[in-house]
Amino acid sequence: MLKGYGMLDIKFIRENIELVKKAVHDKNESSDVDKVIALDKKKREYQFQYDTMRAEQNEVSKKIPELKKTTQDTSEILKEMKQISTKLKTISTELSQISLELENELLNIPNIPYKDVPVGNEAENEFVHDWGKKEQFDFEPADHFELINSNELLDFQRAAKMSGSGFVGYLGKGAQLERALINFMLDFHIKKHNYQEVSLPILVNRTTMTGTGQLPKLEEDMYRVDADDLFLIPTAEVSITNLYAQEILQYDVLPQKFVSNSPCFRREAGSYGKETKGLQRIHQFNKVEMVRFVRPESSYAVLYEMLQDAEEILQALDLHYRVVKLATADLSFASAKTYDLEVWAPGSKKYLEVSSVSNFEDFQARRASIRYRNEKGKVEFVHTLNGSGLATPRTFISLIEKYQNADKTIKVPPALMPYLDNRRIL
RNA sequence: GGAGAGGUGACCGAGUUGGUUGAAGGUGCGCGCCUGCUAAGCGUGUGUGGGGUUUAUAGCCUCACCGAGGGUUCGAAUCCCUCCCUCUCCGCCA
Repeated sequence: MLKGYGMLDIKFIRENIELVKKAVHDKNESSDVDKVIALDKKKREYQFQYDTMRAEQNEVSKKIPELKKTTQDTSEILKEMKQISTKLKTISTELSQISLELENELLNIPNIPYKDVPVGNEAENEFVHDWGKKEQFDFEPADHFELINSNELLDFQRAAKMSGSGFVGYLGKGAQLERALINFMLDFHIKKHNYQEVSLPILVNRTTMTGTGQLPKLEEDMYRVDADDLFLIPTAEVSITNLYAQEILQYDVLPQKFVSNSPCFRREAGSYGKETKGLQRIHQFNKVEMVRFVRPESSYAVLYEMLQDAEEILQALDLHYRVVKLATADLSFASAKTYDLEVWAPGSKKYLEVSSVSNFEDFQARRASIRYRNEKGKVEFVHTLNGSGLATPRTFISLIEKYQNADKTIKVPPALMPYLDNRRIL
């Protein structure tokens, strides 16, 4: 039989059809809730039939060895059993088919937005707060394209030569600055917030991708290695969250907090024309990611805590930013509530999204079957959360634009000096 | 990639001439008893998921699960096939 774990709890869907439909609508998804309900009903009917018949079969089968011992003729009864067996096989086949169908439909039902998430599209995103302010220059600040060129920090052309457009190479001081940034962020989370650093596979299987909710919806956005049916992760969230997949954790194992730097791969299918030039939207980039496994009752407090963990990085770099609470249609498929961090890029004169901090509640835990024993010893799903802390490329943009001098040289932010030989100028 | 060994419950470990074994035994853990503490001892309990019944996440009935998926059979942890994983040796590459 199929495992049949899934997504949203089927019982919950059964009992909250309208709520689930509203979530689908608000999130602008196209999942078929009615079909799920119908399949669920059908499945239970078949299940009942199967169970009943199987019980009969089990019972008779138990008696057969004894009948044989008492030298009775069993051919008649075996003939009957053969019929049951055949019928059972038919039902079983249909049952697994229905189960599979149900599972597939279920996988397409998104998580339900938390109650305080504004309904609507991007326009309804809610300003939460900001920090610092837009800096004033006594010269006209250059944008990052100019700074990158004059300092020879990156090379898009040569990267394209080996991988096509949308890839970037960091050169010399650019590479050093990126590495400094990554190391700084990792150390910060590890030392200041007690995250445990991990370094995990960036090539993962289909089950893993499904566990965190990237599949089946986003297959088009993923790079796949056909020969082995493995996928390049779009974020370290995938590997880290799946660390505990298919496990039941003891009560005191929770909470757990992990941080990891990893390359992230995104095909960005269908987003041509949307800021596709430069560093803003590329197929491969580095990101420091935080993931937490917590008991359900604490997940919203932890969500806010993680948001602050991410904010503190920007504060330490003295970069002005604002926090936005995402509206339903802007939420990811798996998220119940998400805060975005947008950093100010003074040369480009716009805010850039550098972090997303989300609570998935038990959505991913259900898919990946990550459970724990609560205080009473009962098995429950954990809650998972993650947040970027932070994505490198856009942080890089903001950084060089903010720390530029009139002569286009770049100051090293004080926080990064220890990582750059204590230089003042990059 | 080739050869061999193996994948059983929280853990260790039986079971591989198919049948009442969801699974002996042990450890651990829970509860109770006993002993002035500790140690030991005695009793008892201890998987997950689905379905049905139910006011009920109580109880009861039932089904599934012994790496995964198929097959043979009245009946499979036990037989057959495919795949995955672990270990050892060889080869290959670092």
